[in-house]
Amino acid sequence: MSDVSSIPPRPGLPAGAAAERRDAARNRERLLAAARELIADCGAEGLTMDRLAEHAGVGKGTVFRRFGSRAGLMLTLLSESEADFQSRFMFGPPPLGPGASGLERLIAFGVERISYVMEFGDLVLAAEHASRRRFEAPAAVLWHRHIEILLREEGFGPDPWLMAGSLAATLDPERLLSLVKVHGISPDRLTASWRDLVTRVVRGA
Amino acid sequence: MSDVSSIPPRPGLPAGAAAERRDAARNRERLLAAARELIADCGAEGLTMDRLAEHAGVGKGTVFRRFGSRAGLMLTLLSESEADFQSRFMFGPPPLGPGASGLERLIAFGVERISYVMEFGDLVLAAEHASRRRFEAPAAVLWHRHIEILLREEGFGPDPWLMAGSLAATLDPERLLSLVKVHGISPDRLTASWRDLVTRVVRGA
DNA sequence: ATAATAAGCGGACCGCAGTCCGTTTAGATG
DNA sequence: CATCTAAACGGACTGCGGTCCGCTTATTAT
Repeated sequence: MSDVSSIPPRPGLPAGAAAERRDAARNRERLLAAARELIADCGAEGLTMDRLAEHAGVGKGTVFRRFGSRAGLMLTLLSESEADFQSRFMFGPPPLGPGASGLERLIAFGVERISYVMEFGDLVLAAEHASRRRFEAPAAVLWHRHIEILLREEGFGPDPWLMAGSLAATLDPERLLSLVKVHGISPDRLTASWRDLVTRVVRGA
Repeated sequence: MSDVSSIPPRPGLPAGAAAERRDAARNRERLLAAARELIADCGAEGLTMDRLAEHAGVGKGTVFRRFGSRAGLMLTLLSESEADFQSRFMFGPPPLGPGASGLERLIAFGVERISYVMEFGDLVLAAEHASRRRFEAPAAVLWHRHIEILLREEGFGPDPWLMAGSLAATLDPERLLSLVKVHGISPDRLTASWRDLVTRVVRGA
């Protein structure tokens, strides 16, 4: 299992970088616990950085020093389940993991992603928001590459990289949540449409 | 030509609603002129509601009374070209307008949309942002329906409405701009990929 | 012309994310 | 133990989008 999605204490530094100070580690745990509490109470939208700082009993500056931004905090909160998802589609059992055909894995990927968004919806949304170029987020880049590889495995023709991006765009959390919450579309119908889409795209080259 | 995309002075009221007061109309023109100036000088991101109010010589409350929100203002600034685009794909000459096959019109739609985003990129982005459910915007609903109709015309099978949404998601301005500006993808390559996608989707049902 | 009234107006105000900088403290060194 | 330094800290501060509410004014009816 790689470290692709880990959010290190001080991102960007090489692996052997100086360890985090005790008080800093303690404050991070405090903040994460407080954040989970607040989200349980008020939902993800109800979590503001000021309230979090107050609730955790630290200064506001500390919150931003730890997580960089609100999106960074949300990303950290998601990192565990995110890493789990990633390891499942990269190393887990078929049809999601290796062992099945490219098409089967593509279908399974969409299905898993949809149910992931259904489960962590508002958190995912909050993690994407603000950070502007959400397409450069490490996780997004990884999915993109994953889809591209599966397309190539199926012998997909002209421009697998762009097509992978188009397919990924189809799974945009904001769209999926709007379909389910505003239009009352069932997740099953979403997965059926995804299956149809990737089948058509892959079929014939 | 319908009124589908018009942004009336006081949206939501029936057609015969009371006319706008003279001073209000004058202020709207002032604000729009000032907004265009500011955007020309500082770009769309550089336009803040406070600066706009000051530059136009009105109170901040007036700005929000006129346009509701920053996104509403951007939408108003776009409404002319937006209406033009809409009338072209609904009533204009083929292959964009009626007269060509569904597939040809789908391809032409994507091509036009891509070049529209290339031209008005940051404005479009600012118009979408904030308003949260960008998928319910009248223009977005119209495109969605348009694509759905073209799919049906091609005899598209199981779930034309959802598939139309997926195809539309592929043309998301934020994605397109990120591809061009961050990754240096040429618009031509984008349109080629769109053509490939819709062709595969339509082909065979 | 005058009065009545609803629309329009301005800018103080709010809550938010994010920054800045003077102060405190963990932990390494001698 | 005393000292030193870089990391961590806190909270005042900024700029933003958006709201509120008491005052002003265009318009219409008399």
